[in-house]
Amino acid sequence: MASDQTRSAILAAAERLYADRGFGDVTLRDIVAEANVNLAAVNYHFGSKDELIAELFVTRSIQTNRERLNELKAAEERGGGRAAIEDIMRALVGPTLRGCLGPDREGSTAARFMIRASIESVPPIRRIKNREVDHLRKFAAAMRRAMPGRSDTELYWGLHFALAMAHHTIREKERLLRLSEGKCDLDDVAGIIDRVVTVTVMALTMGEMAASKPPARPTLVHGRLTRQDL
Amino acid sequence: MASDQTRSAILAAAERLYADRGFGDVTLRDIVAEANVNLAAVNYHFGSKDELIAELFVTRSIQTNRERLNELKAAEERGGGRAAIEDIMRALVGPTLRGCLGPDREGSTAARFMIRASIESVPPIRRIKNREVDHLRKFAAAMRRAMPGRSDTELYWGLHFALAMAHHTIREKERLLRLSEGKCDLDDVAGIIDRVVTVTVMALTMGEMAASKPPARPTLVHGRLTRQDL
DNA sequence: TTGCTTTTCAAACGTATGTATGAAACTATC
DNA sequence: GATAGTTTCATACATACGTTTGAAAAGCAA
Repeated sequence: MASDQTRSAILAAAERLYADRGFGDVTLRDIVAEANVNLAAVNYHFGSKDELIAELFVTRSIQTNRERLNELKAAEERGGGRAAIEDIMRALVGPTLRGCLGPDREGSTAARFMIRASIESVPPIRRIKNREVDHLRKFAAAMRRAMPGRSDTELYWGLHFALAMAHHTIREKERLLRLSEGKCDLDDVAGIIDRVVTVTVMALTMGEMAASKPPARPTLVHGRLTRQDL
Repeated sequence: MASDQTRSAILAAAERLYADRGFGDVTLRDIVAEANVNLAAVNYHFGSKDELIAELFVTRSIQTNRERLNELKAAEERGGGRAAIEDIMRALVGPTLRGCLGPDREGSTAARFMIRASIESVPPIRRIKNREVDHLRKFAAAMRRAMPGRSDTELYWGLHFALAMAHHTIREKERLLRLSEGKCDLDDVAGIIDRVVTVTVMALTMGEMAASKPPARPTLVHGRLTRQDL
């Protein structure tokens, strides 16, 4: 059918333009011009502008989530049902970082689009992101199996910090590059993944380490952090 | 002069509305209605809508940066010119986290405004954020003095990860709360600061470990697209 | 072909928005 | 209290935007 061609052309053009110029600067007229289709085609095929954006983001999110779960499953099979915590965290942050960072990814429209989505956070995308919690619960469950001793609170903070480091690196890679005057190599994706995973695993195993050697200012009691006055 | 009253009323109303409803949903007409001033007053006093937003953000940013530097200076004086790395990181993330988190801050318009600015990232604000690098360099310098053995690369990654955890916690506090089903106490600001500082110092202390020896091998798994996720 | 559905198209619609205008009201200095 | 400068106000402007419309074209089954 020719209708699929139009649909695909709109999707491709929209993703390219949004990736290059951001959501705020791209209008439907820009998109249909790039796709060489009629203006009304967007509303005919997608219903509205927001639904077009949502479809773009959902498609890419599903791909990432799929990769994450595949890596997690592979790690669990390797470990006979219980994956090592390092591999779990690697499965969590690896696909996103590999997808959005690295020198070969400069030309990838999908990657640049996802970076934009991470930075600008437009309403239709925010709505979809809110559903991501269910997906993350699978990783929380895997972490619980890998570290039975840790409390849920600690696991969630670890998961949260892992995503924080990964996403913030993607969001602010330009700034980090400028701040470090190029010393932080953002093309070394594997190194960055190792870095994030190592820090996260350390944070997760922190309780035990602190029991033997508590740090100076923030003190750990019963595996929990307690406040220290300024 | 009465003109200062109008100016202040606009600023207050704008900050309140932006904090509550976000930049995308608030028009100049909403603001002047809230402030009980004429529509033209915004352009008369600020030049344009973007300059109004910029002034709001600059004001709040300066406050945060001043608090950071004050804490840093206090820590350096305590240590006789060289602050402990824990205190440096605490000075970096403390003011932001205290400003944007905590139960008593629910009513703080300024805090909610800064959270919005962190999430939505509108053009005039992005422009200002790019200048933040100079401010961060002062913290990089303090870190270098506190940890002479560490390479600049490691220091920048530590600084970057500290900001990542702090900002991501502010940005995604709703999601973390939902994911952890309330187990992560986001009202315990001091505890969160301790957590971020501890993890960051650990990351900085481990240093060469992460750079030289990765903990596990990366496994590439490619996924196919289905609707079952998300 | 005929008749029906799906898709494309040019044009228009409605409106929300930031900004500009010019006169009126106000303020301060002499 | 007259004059010059500042601030306020109602109103208009321009126009960019997503969406809708209704007809034409294309596809398709009989």
